[in-house]
Amino acid sequence: MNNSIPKINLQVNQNLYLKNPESSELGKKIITGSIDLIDEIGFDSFTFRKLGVQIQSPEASIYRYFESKQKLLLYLNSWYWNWMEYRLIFSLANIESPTKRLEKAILLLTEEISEDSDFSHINEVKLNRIVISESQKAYLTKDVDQENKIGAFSVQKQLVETISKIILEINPSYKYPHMLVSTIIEGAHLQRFFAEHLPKLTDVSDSCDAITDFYNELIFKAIK
Amino acid sequence: MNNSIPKINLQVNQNLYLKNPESSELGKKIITGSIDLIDEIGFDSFTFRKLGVQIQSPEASIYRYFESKQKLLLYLNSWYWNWMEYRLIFSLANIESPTKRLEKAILLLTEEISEDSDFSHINEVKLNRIVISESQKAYLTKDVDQENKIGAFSVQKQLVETISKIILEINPSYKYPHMLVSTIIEGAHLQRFFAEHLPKLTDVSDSCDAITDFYNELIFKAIK
Amino acid sequence: MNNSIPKINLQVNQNLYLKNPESSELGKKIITGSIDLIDEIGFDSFTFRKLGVQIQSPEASIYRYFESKQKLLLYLNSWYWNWMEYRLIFSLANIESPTKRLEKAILLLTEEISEDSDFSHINEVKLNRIVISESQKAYLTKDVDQENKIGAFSVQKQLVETISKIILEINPSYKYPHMLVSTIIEGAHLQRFFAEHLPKLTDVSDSCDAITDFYNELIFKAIK
Amino acid sequence: MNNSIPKINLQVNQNLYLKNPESSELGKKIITGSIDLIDEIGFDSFTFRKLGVQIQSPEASIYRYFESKQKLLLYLNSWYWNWMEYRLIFSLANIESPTKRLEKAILLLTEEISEDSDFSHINEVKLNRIVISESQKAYLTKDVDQENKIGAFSVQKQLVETISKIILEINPSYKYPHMLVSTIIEGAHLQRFFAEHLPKLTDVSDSCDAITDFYNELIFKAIK
DNA sequence: CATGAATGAGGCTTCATTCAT
DNA sequence: GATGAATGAAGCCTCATTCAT
Repeated sequence: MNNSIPKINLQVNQNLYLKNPESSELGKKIITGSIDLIDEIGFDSFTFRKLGVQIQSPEASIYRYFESKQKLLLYLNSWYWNWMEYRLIFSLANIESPTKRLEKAILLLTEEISEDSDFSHINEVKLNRIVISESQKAYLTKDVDQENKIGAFSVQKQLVETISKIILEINPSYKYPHMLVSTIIEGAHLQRFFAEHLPKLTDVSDSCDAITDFYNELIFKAIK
Repeated sequence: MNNSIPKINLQVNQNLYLKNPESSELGKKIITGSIDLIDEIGFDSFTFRKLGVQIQSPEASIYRYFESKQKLLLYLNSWYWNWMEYRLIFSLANIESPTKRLEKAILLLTEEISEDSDFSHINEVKLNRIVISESQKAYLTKDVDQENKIGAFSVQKQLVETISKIILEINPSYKYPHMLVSTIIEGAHLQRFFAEHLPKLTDVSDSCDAITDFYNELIFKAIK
Repeated sequence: MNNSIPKINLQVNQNLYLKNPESSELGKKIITGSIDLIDEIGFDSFTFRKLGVQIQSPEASIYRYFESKQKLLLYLNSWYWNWMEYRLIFSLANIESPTKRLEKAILLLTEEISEDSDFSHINEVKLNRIVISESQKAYLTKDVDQENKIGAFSVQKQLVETISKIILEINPSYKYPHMLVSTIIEGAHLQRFFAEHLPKLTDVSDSCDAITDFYNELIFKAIK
Repeated sequence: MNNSIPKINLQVNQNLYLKNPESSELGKKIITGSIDLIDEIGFDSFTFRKLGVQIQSPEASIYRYFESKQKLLLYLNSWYWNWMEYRLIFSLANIESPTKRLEKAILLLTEEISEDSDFSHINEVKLNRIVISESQKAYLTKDVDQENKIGAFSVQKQLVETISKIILEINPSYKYPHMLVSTIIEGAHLQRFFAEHLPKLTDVSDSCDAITDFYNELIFKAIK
């Protein structure tokens, strides 16, 4: 934790938890532990019982914080996109040129994640892997409309909106800014997954910035 | 069923089933029933027991055909992409111009699905909804490498390869043909899901071909 | 509340509570809230946690007043029969004729309940429904002998005794006064339940006093 | 089992079980075991897990037969009243006089139960204790209307109807035959419970037939 | 080959209660 | 005296699978 910066707490939608996990030690252990465990065994075989064993607390205590493992996943997902938005705002501060702003945004969305020391109880690298592999399970579900109603996806929507506006600054007549942005966001994640597991579906070589390069080109040509 | 065309059976990777469901009435009932049921209740709450009730056959019988519900999902996924490839080949027959060919391919990948009477026991509209909502669960899993090894995804790979080659015909120096194609394939599905459930992430209006239009523009500009 | 009558507090057996709920605002909220909640969801799914949510107080606070939900039910049951006895005494005041007294008693035990403004924190109509539906659960239990020992049922016993004595005034040689009275008391409750839910087990028509009429006839013929 | 009488199976309403417990050894063990266990520990603390331990079969197997412990209780209750009706029919065979018939019926409903060797896997004495102590929990519940709809109480209704008709034979103008019969049925059970646990609510002495005597007198006077 | 029956393991959730403040 | 936090134990139920016929 850096002394010169005040402590930051990313505010996650209150409908996603019963008791704010940031508000206690146990809460933070739940977050830390669930990130470790989901990354290790996958969301499908993740259970509150196993998490309880991992963090040495009874299952019942976890239920005081989260209604279900789905809600916990939505929380992690929300935290992640909140964090992205927060980094985006920092990254764009004091930059005038819309083109530069868009470039910065694309970089942020497509680059590989590294740890952020501002949030000591969260391992952003693992969380990124979880968001890549599991977060679709959070909305590709029969409950998506219900979850949407309680605001589970409002952060993503806001992020898409923010970047869409930059695109419209560059080309006010471009017809599909939201589709373009959501295509990048989800696509970049998927390409990282393909690169690791299904390389025939991608063109990623050793040069790690192929994904960023691809999307940069794609977007700027699209909106020209 | 059209009399003038011989009955077609799409060959699905044999590692995905224990006994070919096309080979018996019960097998076909399993396929028909599972498509209906997964579309209705979602893959997560889908079980062989419920399927058994639906098709009036005991669970144990279903295990004769499929090792697990995951394998069944992989089978459906594989069948779907097989069917897409089969339709692509038909659609491209006798067309010379690579540009025309690419246009046709994009249309096929992005348009809305309608029923195909050639395969009477499969409801392609429902299957498409399943592939959109659930198929990512088939590979966003800890077992992906194992599944990949047995060829569970070879059809998709082949389809990506086929279309990538068309792109390279148009622009031999384009660096990211596979990424571009897999971005469309997954993106188009996702955009359809967003259009229905999370409209703020997309720009789909009443004009239903916005998705096709968007990807057409995106791709041709990208490879110019 | 009637000004001319001093405020009355029905004394309930002290073994049924840890701290007298009449002695504090929270205590009264517990009584009011539990009557509302048990009437709404039934005693089986009633828990202190749910009651806590309902009255906006933590579970732990309720445990200050009642050892368990069973004891709380015994308390409500006791309060109810106390209230009946209190009303009986009022109703019989200054009436000489034993026959008239018995008639009055039967009416009281079998008529429909309406609210009593003397006890503002208790809804007697709901409480009556609870006593009808749930109070048997208070003694049809493995712990009945234990509960009996601490006096949980002394009020009912006293009421039965009071009315039995009237019967013996009318016919000193009648052999079964207690059985007769307890048969009415429980029977009248049950008949009201049947009238609403299992009408084939009863003969209640629109004329609401069928139950009173039936028991009046039954008793006076029995003791003639 | 008596050789001269063919084996009898009392048919219980099919909506109360998933798989007929009479149809297999395990099913019969479930019935025998549940009667033993409920009699021993009470219905409230009875669980399928404990029953599983008792009969040395896994919980899951019990769920193949009964949806829930409530349904199992309804089954036992239904079986009991079926058995009563069956015994009533035998007991009334070839008896002409309505008065004699009513006397026989009252005896049957109020006397103490002894074992019936025709049904070897059911201990009628224990089952009677259960019906006395627990069966009210089967209908004094929020689900009573639902359960009534599936016919859970049709046997009791039929029994009440049968005996009501005898009463009307004796006195065709008696207004409350159903109330009278259901008052006896439930009352007799309750009096037996009181006699054992709350003697102040009854007048039962050593002469065990006080209950029968009381109800005999009560009924014949009532319908005179 | 198909099926009816059975089951071990574990999922999710709530309960009743205690403890520290 | 009231409360917020935590928890051990257990409830109910379903799953995926095997076995014997």
